[in-house]
Amino acid sequence: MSNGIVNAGLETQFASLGINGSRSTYVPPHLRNAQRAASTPPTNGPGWNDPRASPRSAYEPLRGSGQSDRSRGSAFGNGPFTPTSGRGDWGGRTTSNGWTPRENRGGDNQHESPGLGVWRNGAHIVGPHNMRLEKELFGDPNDPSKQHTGINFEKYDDIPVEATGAGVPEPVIAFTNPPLDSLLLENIGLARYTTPTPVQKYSIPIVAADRDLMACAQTGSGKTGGFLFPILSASFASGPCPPPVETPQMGYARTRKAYPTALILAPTRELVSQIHDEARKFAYRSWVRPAVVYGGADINQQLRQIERGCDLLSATPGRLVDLIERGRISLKNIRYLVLDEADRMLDMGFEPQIRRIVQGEDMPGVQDRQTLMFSATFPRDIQMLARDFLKDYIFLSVGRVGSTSENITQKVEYVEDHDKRSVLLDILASDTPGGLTLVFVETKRMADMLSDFLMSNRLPATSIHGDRSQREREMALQTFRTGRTPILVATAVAARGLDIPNVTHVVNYDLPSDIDDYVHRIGRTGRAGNTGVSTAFFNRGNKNIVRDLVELLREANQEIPSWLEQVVQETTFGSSYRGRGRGGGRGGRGGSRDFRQSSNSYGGGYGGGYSGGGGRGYGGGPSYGGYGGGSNYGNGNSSWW
DNA sequence: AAAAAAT
Repeated sequence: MSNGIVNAGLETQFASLGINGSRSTYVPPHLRNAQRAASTPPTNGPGWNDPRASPRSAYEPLRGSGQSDRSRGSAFGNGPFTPTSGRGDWGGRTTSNGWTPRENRGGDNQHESPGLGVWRNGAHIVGPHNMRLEKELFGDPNDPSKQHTGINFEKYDDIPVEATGAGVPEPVIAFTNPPLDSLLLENIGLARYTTPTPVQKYSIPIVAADRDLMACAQTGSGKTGGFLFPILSASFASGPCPPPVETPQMGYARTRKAYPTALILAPTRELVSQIHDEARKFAYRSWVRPAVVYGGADINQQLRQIERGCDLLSATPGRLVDLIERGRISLKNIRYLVLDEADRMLDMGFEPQIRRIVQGEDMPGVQDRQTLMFSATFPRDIQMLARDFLKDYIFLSVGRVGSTSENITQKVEYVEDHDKRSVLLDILASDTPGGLTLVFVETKRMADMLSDFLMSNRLPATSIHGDRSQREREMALQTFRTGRTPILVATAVAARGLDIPNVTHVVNYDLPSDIDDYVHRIGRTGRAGNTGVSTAFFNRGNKNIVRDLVELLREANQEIPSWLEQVVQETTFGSSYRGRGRGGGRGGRGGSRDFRQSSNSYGGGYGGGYSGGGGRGYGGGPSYGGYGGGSNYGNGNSSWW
């Protein structure tokens, strides 16, 4: 990491992991690239440790005067403000995009400096290219380690999508100028996205039509682009909102408040950090300043970042509430609200904070904003959230990605707990050299124990989990990614969202109890059109997942061991099975259905109306037909195991 | 039951 070349993507992904190689100052991951970029200019730049340093030297084309940003800034600051000129005049210098005219910080964002645009006089002035930043954001086309987010486009087209609701707009089939802004198209091109994924095909026109959206889709379906593209596109066209008058943003104001226009909430640091990375790409050269806040990182650093621009904010709920309490962020200008991995957030107990953010602060009401919710599942609490946060929304159901992808070979082996270690050793011994193996366990303790065990067997392993220090977490990812420790033992912290190229094998040492977790885990391999292998250790402790697992294997055209089928039989009819029938259980995974469609559910108080999905091939919950057979019932005692 | 998340 000391050379500033390695894996920008990964380190930024892993939010909050401190330590900056040889440098003594802590710089959060998402700022490191900026700092690096800013620090590389040859001679005339300010101190290279100054994150605000900016390669502004030569560039002044649109201004005519060769003045520095400093003088420019003061002239443009509080002085010539003409309120009558409308909101167009606000952009580029108000706190609405975080800029504080008075201070005129390093010149890295307030004007059309390289890589940054402005909004002025009601027009979007696109900033000029900044090759260094461009390379940092989009990577080197020749650098395979940067080849981004594995998307196998052909496979994607097979993913079924269903959109329901009143007046569903026609999906788009390509990235084109209407409806997308041309600058955004350029950035999409730079990111080498060629075809919209199914989610994007639908979400782009839906958001463009000012509609709310409830989407059942998983990480990896392209949903980040699904909300970023239309939101940024509209933002590019419409410009910033002026900050509300009742909180005057006078130049002297002690507390500078940020008024983002778009807010994205996600459950984990990794996720918000990753979303922020994407946002930076697609906001390139525009007036929109993306920002990111999350816990575990230096808040002052984040405050400074917010001051430098905060139009599109990616946040974890806790830290955002903190910043709102400190009066540094106001949600008054929010026009777009995105809840990503909503079910996950509820699982993690974020509901009170989310409700506070959305309903208990100064965010515009449902009618006055556009809200997009993404969730892998659509259980009742999410339906409630949708009812409260969305208006007349369009429901999008996207088939599972991980399972549909046949470039992952999924194996299931019956392994008793006490045999797991030795079986793992066998597997690791036969793994392809050069590939990376990700081993998932359920507990942090197990992660430690297992990695210790592997290391004591002279295997190059490390581990990552929530109890390890930030430094350790970063180191683990770093050495894993670079192949120095090609075996990574991980807990759920690494299950979702992490994009690590070249993971050739995912081992579910401990199977998760939730099939969605399983899907996410195996989705760490087989990316970018590569093939991958996943091996799951299954034993009696995993009965709770067996039904979903078998169904998933079937969907993905995988081989299903006959003993596994047998377990399904026995768990289904055996006494241990906990009554899937009533009310549809937890309501299917993957796609789920628009519960408003079931005649008996909507308006009925959500009382058991939601059907588990009625046997839809891809998304909806499986149809548990044949449940009543009963002939096998009672065989439970003669289990094969 | 565990993990993650504001301090």
